[in-house]
This record gives sequence, structure tokens and C-alpha cells, in this order.
Amino acid sequence: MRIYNTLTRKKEDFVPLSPGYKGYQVRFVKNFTDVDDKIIRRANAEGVPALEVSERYIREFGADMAAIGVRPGDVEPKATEHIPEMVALIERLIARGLAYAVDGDVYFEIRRFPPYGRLSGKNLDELLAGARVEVDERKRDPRDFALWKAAKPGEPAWPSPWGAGRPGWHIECSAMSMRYLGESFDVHGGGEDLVFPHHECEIAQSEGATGAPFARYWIHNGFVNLGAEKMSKSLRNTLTIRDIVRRHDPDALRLWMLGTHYRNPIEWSEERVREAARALGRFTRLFHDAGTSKGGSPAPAAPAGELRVLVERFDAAMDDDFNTPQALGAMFDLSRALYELVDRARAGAGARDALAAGVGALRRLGGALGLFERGPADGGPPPPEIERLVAERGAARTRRDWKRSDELRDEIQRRGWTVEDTPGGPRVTRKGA
RNA sequence: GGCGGCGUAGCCAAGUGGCCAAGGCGGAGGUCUGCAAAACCUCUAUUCAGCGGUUCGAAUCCGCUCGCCGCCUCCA
Repeated sequence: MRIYNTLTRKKEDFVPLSPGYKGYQVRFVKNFTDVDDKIIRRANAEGVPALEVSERYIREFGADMAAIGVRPGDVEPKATEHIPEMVALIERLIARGLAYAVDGDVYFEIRRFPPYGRLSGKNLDELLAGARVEVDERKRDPRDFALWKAAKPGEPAWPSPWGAGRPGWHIECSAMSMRYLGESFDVHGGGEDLVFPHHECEIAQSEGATGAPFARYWIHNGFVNLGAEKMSKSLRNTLTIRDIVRRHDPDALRLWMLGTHYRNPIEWSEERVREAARALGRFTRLFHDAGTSKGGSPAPAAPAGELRVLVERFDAAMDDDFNTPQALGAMFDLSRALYELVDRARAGAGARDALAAGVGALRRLGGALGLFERGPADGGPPPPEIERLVAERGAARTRRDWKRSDELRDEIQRRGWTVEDTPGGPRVTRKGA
């Protein structure tokens, strides 16, 4: 597998520190910063404790992620529950002469860590030239950044060797990832906007303290843009996941996103997501038809070759820096091949085994992308009263009573189901599936 | 100003030196069909923002121009 590493600006073979026997054994840590300036501001505005605010947002975040099928981390630590680790890390940095305390603040001294700037491709002189924020005179260098901030009135604070205060902007990520993944670990991810300063500072703090490489591969994703239109509450075009999930199938949303490579920007568009939903229909109908197709003889001459080639194409695409658009291309081609098998199975051409194998493979591939995981994609079997209407319509069609047949189809529509006549019999699916 | 990215068909989007430039959506024609829908088949970029250059050969490498975007220390 090859991964684009921001650190080296090129695709590299991925070689994990401790290889799993086959595939990869992943421990995914997703950490939460549950105290920062914004949270404190919000808490003061609402007149509630800061942690109450962050708890609420973390809870809502979890619910939103679940709604769109994003899996939680194996560990989801919170900054405020790891203050001692941060203090210890800062003490190490001070001991190694990389940090200094001033009036209850502690700063990281950038000049003492020569690799600073490597991840983001900045050179220190340019950083200084570009400084546009008022310089804190107590810092030895304007580019030094805070590891620990002395408490101001009305702020939550924790005890430390430098007095009551709270962690600086970047230290919590170093402390938590080292706690749960060790001083060196394989992959660190994040949005591309975090490259500088956040990830740069994480590296400085972590490697400065341990002398060992921190994350070995840095993966950064592009943004979801809102196009020309600015997000604004007054324009009522703010995007929340809760809003979006009301209007779109989570799988359609996922398919839309996977259609663009993760490192490229993607523009939010209702229309694009609706297109993705139409494309998704290819898969859901296939699963439906494959499950209900009848006939065929056992031991077919399976097109194992073609099927295998498509699966290999998918794997190769994913192994090449997670090229999901290309992987999806293989899945669509696979679905086309499988629809042909549906027809052959119906014609009794004995393609059932190959079809079953192919659909199973397609489901597995989709599963690797987080698709098709929310139960029957076609809405499952219809309830008895719908079955009854479908049967009644079938009878009307048999006696060529088209008027009655169409009335019944309308009635079924009104009750939220769609009936289509296929060579294999009526296909009944939940409307919109 | 510094660093980096992007510009591929009507729309979206892969492809980064050499078979016919993936795939999806949309569109056109056909097969099937009571109708509708679906599926399948065929077609829909002699061309990759523009101009030069390197090369036997470039969407892919280099230079310039135009257009768009991200980052450039208390926002994690």
C-alpha cells in the first residue's frame, strides 16, 4: 500500500511499525480538545461550566457521526482527563532545554528544535517576516508557542508546577497520542489546514521531548467547500449534519464524497448528492434482484476471471493512496457485469453461483468503503398490506386490467413503496431506495 | 510578499511519459416491455486553461501567461 506522506510530499510504501499478520491491525485514536478559548467564551456567554459545553458538543458530534456511519475511535480521550500527562511532557521539554516558563506561562523555544518547519515546508525566517500578530514581549522569540497558559480570572484551571493554568494549543494532542499509541506511531491524520501550525508544533513538542520520531506518516485531507456562497446563518445555508441527513441517504452522502480523492477539495452540492443517490440505486437494485432472481442450474461456468480482475482493480486503486474514485469505477463495472449475470440467471443460463459470489464480493468492497452497512439497502421486505396490493395488482395484470393495475401501483406509491415489473417478477422497494 | 495546490466531455471526477483519456450523472438511439421503471447494447473529449520548450513520443516533465483556492504563530 502506498500513502501520500505530507512529511515527504510524495507517495511512500506504507510499512507499519508492527505489521499485522495479514492486512493491518488498526488502533484508531480520536481525541477531543475539551477546553480552549472558544469553549470558554461560549461557556461564559451561557453562564455554564466550560466542560458542560464541551460535553454537549462531544455528545452531539458522536450522534452526528453515528448518523452518517462514521465509526468512533477505538479510544476517544479528552484533553482535560490527561492534564498530568501534559504537565509531565512539558517538564521533560523544560528539562531538555526546549521550553521555558515565564510568569506562569510555558513556551516552546522554536530555535532549539531545528526541524521546526519541516512538515509545513516553512523556513523560520519567512515565518518571522510573515508575523502579523502582536508580539508578546515575554517570549524569547515571537515564533515560540505556548505549552501552558497561566489561568486568567473566570477560566477553568488545573494545578501545575508553574501555577494554576490550562494546557496550550497543541500539547494535548502530543500527550494523548503518546499515551495511547506510544512515542512513535504510524499514521497521524487531519485536515490540511492543520498542517501549520498545529501539526508542526505537535512534532516539535513530541520529538523534542522524546528524541524519537513522532508520527511516521502524515495524512491530510482537503476541504469540503461551500462554493461561491458563503455559509451564513442569515442566508440560512448553514450546513449541519443533522440537516443533511434529513434530506439525504447517508450512503448517498458517502458515495458523493468518495467520488473525489480525499486530498482534493470537494464542493458541497445538493445536486451532486442527488446524483450520487441515483448512482447508488444501481447497487441497491442489483442486491435486490440478485436476491430474488430465480432459476438457473448449479455449477455454472462462472466468469471468475473477469470478477477477479475487477476486485483486483479495486484493491490496487485503494492501495494507491486510497484512490476511492478509481475504486468506485471498478465497483460500477462490477455491477454491470453482475447485472448481466442476473439476466442470465433468469434465462436459466446457470449463472447463480457466479452471481452470488460476485454480489458477495461487491458487498465486501462496498463495506471497505463503509457502504451497504445499514441493513437492506432496498428497505427490506414490504409489509403484508403492501404484499397484498402487489399480489392484487399482479392478478389485475394477468387479466390485462391495466386501469386497475395502474390504480394499484399508485396506491402502493402513496404508501411509500415502489413497484416495478421486471422479467423476474415485480420488484418492490421502499420509495427512494 | 512567502509556501503549496488546482484548472480534463453539458455537469462531477480519475488518470502524472507510450494500448481506443476510467467511472458516475445528464443526453441521443436501440433491445425488452400493456404503460412506467429498471437492466443491457451503441453513441456523447482527435482532446486535457493558454502559449512556448524538452522528448522518437506529454493531459502527464520544464518555463511563462491567465483564472481559482488553501496556509503563513494563541483557531484547534
